[in-house]
Amino acid sequence: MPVTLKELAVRARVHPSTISRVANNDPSLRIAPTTRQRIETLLRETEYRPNGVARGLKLRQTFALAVVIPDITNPFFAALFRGVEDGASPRGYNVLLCNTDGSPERQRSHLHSLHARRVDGVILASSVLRDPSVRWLRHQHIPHVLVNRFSDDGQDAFVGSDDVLGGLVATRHLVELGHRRIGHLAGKLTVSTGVLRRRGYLGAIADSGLQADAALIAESGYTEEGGARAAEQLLSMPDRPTAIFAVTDMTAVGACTVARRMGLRIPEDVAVVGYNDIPLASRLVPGLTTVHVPIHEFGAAAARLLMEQIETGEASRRRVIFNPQLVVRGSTVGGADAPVNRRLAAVFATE
Amino acid sequence: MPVTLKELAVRARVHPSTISRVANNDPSLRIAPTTRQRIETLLRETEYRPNGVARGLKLRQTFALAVVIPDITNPFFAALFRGVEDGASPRGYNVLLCNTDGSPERQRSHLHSLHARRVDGVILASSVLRDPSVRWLRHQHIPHVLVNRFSDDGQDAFVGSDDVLGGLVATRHLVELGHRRIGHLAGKLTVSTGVLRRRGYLGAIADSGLQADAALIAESGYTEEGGARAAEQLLSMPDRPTAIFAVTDMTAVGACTVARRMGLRIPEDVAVVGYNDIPLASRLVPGLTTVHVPIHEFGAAAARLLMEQIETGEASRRRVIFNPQLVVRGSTVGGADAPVNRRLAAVFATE
DNA sequence: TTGCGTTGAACAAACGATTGTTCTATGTTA
DNA sequence: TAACATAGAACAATCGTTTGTTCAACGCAA
Repeated sequence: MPVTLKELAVRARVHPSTISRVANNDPSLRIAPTTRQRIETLLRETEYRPNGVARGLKLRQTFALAVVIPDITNPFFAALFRGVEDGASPRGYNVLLCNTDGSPERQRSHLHSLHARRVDGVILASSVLRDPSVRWLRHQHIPHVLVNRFSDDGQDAFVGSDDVLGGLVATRHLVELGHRRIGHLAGKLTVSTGVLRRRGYLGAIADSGLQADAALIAESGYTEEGGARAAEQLLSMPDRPTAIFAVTDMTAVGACTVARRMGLRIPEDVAVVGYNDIPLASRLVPGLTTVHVPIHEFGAAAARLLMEQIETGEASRRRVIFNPQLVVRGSTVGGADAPVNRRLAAVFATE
Repeated sequence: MPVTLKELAVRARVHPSTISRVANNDPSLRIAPTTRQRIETLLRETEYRPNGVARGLKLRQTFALAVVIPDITNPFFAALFRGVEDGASPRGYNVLLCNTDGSPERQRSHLHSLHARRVDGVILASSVLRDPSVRWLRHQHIPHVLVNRFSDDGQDAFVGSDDVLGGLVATRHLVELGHRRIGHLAGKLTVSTGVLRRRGYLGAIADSGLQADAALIAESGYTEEGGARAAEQLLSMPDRPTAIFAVTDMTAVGACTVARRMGLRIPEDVAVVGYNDIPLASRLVPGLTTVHVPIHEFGAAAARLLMEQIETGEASRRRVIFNPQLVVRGSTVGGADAPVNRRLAAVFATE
């Protein structure tokens, strides 16, 4: 067992509190230089580290954060997590990871468990609109930041991209390429990204004087399988779309697989645009045209907002919205991969 | 703030210990049925949850595990983490995640921090042979399981695949396809997978009566960039190899990119085999022939071994070794993707 | 009435730290 | 020499549980 204050106190013939004061460099009390020396070498020799659990009990702070996401094997969330850890770790926080697989019940259960553990705060990337879990977080005064998807617009700290704009530029790109029947693999209407990206899609359709057609919108959810299913539905129509905007890259991947299986060429027979620009997107053949968002920055910004709340002790409703940027690749423009849109380096945040 | 035992004790006009006994269903002491009823409804009404930090201090158990890996954005480690969580979460454990980026110093620092936090155990997938951090874990009597890579053969609980066999079947596959100059993108000699997969490669070369050639082995490390660098070196040789066995899928991906950039066709000009069968492998074009290992099972098995140590209170040196299985895809056999090797369903564990 | 066995619950000591308060030697000043 | 600062360190309460021990009250037998 690691050495405790009490044991060190015996060895140094002082009171435990004195050791604690030296270890923490407590300025509120003077320690004789000689005593300080003696204790400091003892601390070094024994490699004393305060017991974090005891410390957490007394200080009411655990220096633990939690990230709650649908699934870490989705590259989007992996990159997001790295952002969080890279932001929080240098400030002394450790990070717990919980996967919900999109189940509200698992999400609820994880949050309760994290609360019992007294994590200092939670970053939640799996919320739905009007999410009871999010309300519970608010009610319990647990510092939290929503990422990517929000709940009860404006009630919580939030990091995400401008999803309406993203849906707009993605769809407009397809319009500009001359497509007239553009399908949408849509997210759920219970999820903010689903609603907003769809709104962007519809906006671009309307802007360009095209006729909106409800049959061109197929709900896919956010998984590869869902994308495949929904794409199959769209591409089986007699007057099938010549282009598809998918609510995420993973659903776009599912769509590409199905298209290929149906003997359709990408982009000649059907063009595809995704959303998020996960690492996989640039490695597909052809490369996936997509809406780039700075995923790692999402995580880092969320960590910042969260630590800010923890340190000030009060909930915030600050929002960090990043500008999405279209990245054009081979899945929409013919031949080999088109040059990557260099403007993506200009991504910036509005706070 | 959440309700505490003491507050409940006041409300129920009993001693805190009585509440605790009811909440924990303590069999060592009788409670009058009427009192029990009264307390139980109070517990339900107030949704009392014991403070995990205080509990951890008293019980000396935190029900927290940690996973320490190089990088969660590597799909291999993401799948591994899911295995761990899926194994540990139903048993009431939460899981912390630490990324080291392969830096021994970051690994050391994370382990110290986790120890101070009194996690119940650590799953480490980033160890090198003769790893000071691993020795430290042993010395501190911190329950731990090594995954994928081991350190100081046989000293720790371990979950992995038979790396020599994996290297052997991968290379033999290339031999059987008629290749005579087979290159190897090798892992470091300081890492067990590097040593063993290389040994398998050399064994297959020797078995088939080919001449081993040190110039055909290029150290790549485990990253995509490293694979690209090493592959470029091999493929620039005057008598370049016609096939390459890469120590991991990610290095194989790097190799493919370079080969394509050099104008070489896969598999006609150069065949490529990877290792691990990450999800990406089957999505590449052409599909990547690789050595399948059950990554999710790695995680679940590691969680099992770890919780076993925690519950019995003693370190174990048990080893769980899974049989690797070759999966043949388009990166080694011509034309379209070959049918997936169905034997991979027969993967099993030897303990 | 005394004594004893039971029952049901209170008591109290941890677990390992942090931190406001108190105490005891010194040293200084009048 | 008495009074009093001051430095330096001990004391003690607290965070919220858990759990071995003690205690009070009651019923019952002698």
